Amino acid sequence: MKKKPTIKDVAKKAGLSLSTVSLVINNKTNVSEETRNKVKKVISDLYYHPQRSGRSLASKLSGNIGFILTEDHFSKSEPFYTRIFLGTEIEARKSNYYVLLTTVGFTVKDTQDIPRFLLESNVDGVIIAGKIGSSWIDYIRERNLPLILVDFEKSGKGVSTVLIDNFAGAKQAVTHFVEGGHQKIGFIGGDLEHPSIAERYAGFRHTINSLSIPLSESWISISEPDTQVVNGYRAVKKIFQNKSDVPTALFVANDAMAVGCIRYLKENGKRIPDDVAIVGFDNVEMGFLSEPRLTTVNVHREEIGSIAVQRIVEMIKGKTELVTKTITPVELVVRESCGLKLQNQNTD
Amino acid sequence: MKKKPTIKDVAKKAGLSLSTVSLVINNKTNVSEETRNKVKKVISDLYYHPQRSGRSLASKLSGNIGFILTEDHFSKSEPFYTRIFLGTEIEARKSNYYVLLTTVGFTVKDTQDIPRFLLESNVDGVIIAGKIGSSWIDYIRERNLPLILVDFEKSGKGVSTVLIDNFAGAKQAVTHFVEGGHQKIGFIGGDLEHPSIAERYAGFRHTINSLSIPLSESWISISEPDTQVVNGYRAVKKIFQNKSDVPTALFVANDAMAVGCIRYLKENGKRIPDDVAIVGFDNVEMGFLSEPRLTTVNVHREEIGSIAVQRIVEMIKGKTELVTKTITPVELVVRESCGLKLQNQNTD
DNA sequence: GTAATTTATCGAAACGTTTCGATGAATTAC
DNA sequence: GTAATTCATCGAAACGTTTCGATAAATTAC
Repeated sequence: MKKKPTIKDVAKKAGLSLSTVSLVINNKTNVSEETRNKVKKVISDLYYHPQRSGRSLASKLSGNIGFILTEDHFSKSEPFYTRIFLGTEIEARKSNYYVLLTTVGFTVKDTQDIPRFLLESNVDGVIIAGKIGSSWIDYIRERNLPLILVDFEKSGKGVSTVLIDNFAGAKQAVTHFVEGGHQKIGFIGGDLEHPSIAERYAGFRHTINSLSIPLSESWISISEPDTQVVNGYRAVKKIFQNKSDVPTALFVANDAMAVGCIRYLKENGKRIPDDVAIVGFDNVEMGFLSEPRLTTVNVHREEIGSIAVQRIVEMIKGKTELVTKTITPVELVVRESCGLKLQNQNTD
Repeated sequence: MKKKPTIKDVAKKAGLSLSTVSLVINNKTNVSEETRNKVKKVISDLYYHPQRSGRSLASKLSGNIGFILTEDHFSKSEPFYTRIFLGTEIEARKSNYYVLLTTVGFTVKDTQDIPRFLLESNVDGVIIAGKIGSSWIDYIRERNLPLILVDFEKSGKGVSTVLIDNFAGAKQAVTHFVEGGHQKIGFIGGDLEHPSIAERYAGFRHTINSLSIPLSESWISISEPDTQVVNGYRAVKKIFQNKSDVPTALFVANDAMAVGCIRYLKENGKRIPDDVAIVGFDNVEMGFLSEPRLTTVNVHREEIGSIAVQRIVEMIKGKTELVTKTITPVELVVRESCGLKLQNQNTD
């Protein structure tokens, strides 16, 4: 079993010093073309590749990015954040980083809970996805680590974020309903403490108002504590059970809940979209498999992960001290559950 | 911004040498209880935690495990392997490892394609999930890295594996159909080169034979090249379109294809399970959302990931040189698509 | 043509840890 | 009571890299 060559072997074979070889490896200036080529030749002859551990130690950079998810978000079967993680993975590879994924409780309680990569100084920056307690934000800030929040915002902390254009998504959904002739449009949400859900709700109300559409509070259900399928089921039940004044269209804060709505309504004899039209949000797989297929607002999850990595790398490299806020666009994906395909065909 | 304490600070404060402190940190023997406690006290007073980079360099162990997936498997929306990855993540944390995820093409072509964590010697062992070219297996073997294959097998290579009991799963599914009175049972598969699919097919044939049930080759479709929803749709079409002799029950090699089958059959006026009963395999989310809900064979994906990590850690620690083969159990999950709930109630 | 500047290369120190061999103290063997 | 063994601790080297300051050579400035 041959030993891995080290930078020393390269230096010796090239007849140069360690430092010069290092300069070449790191693409630094002030190396003559001639030496540069000689070194490169030797490197490729020897199949040399610098070892991470030596590098990290000397450069004080681990080459890793931490990705933190709350246990809550992690264990949900719907892989919304998983998808964002995959996006970070792909982007990180381009910039030669690794992504270390871990989950944490909602707030910092004990040293026990602290991700090992933070304790071991094994990441150069951190991405946090989804709703999380601000104690975590503070903890990471104190350690002077670059930080990006994804699909979550904490005002007043001055943290860079990558967000979803929830407001615009809501607006598109409601506008689509209105253009299709709906005048009684309801909203179903859960966990309003999540800024994304809150914004979808805000976008809904704002659009209804600005279009001067009537709105009854009884068409709205926002008291569910979570956004799972079952919450949608329960929420829509509150609106429809034993009620005569019911909406003809529902904008639901996410696809999981929308699927729950569809289930309840179908079980109770409503036809979708004829009796009740539905639009969800997120464009996750289950919406494509539901019957009828769910009209929804698409969120570019991989891209969000990718942008988060780009931002964090910029911060690590010290290129920017700015607090950035990136809002990723969304678009309506018209399928069957909104019953407005014709409408869609008219559009350009 | 205070600097992180190092082992030196601990040694100084405790009035001991670096080496002694190191012994305590690594729980080595030949340290008096008294010193051990003193060191521990200082460590906790200083909030000291050893840094990965120093450790890796000195110990020649990265503390990382590589997780390799083919791009193919990675990009499939159905998160079968993602789930296994999550299992490895959780288990790795317990043993203080990180999991580095990456994807590769089916075979090694260029140095370009080689995962960076291999080039940089940044993993102590590798887990590969799913079907992969044997050039990868060879490549990793040559580097003397512990290797585990998950849901894939390559005979003759002497590689440790963690597998699914596909044969037993198939047997349970078919037996369940037969006990429910079915005599015309078909099989739908795709990508028979994947050992798991091949075994499900083998289990199917074997069980049909051993129970002396008739079998017509026209009830079988195994020529699809992949196992996505659309392949199920196409495969079942071949069996049913313009045919009079059709099966009353279908064992489908995975849930995605099963959902495709359901879609085709429903579109063509068949009632499920009354006209055609269906059992899938994998127990992924989409099966729970289909209508009717899919009866399927449950695979413990997180657990598979967890076992893989345990095995690889044993190998890294040098506790075992054995080539192990772990077969994880499966069990039938009876829902609506097989139409045999009563039958199920009779069972013990 | 000398001084000042830039360029190319190098040597040595530093990063934080583990580990090996040495050393002296304490214990056991008989 | 001496020799052999075990125990507790230590110092120094080693792991593979980057980086800083030094040095000499080459270039530019005037």
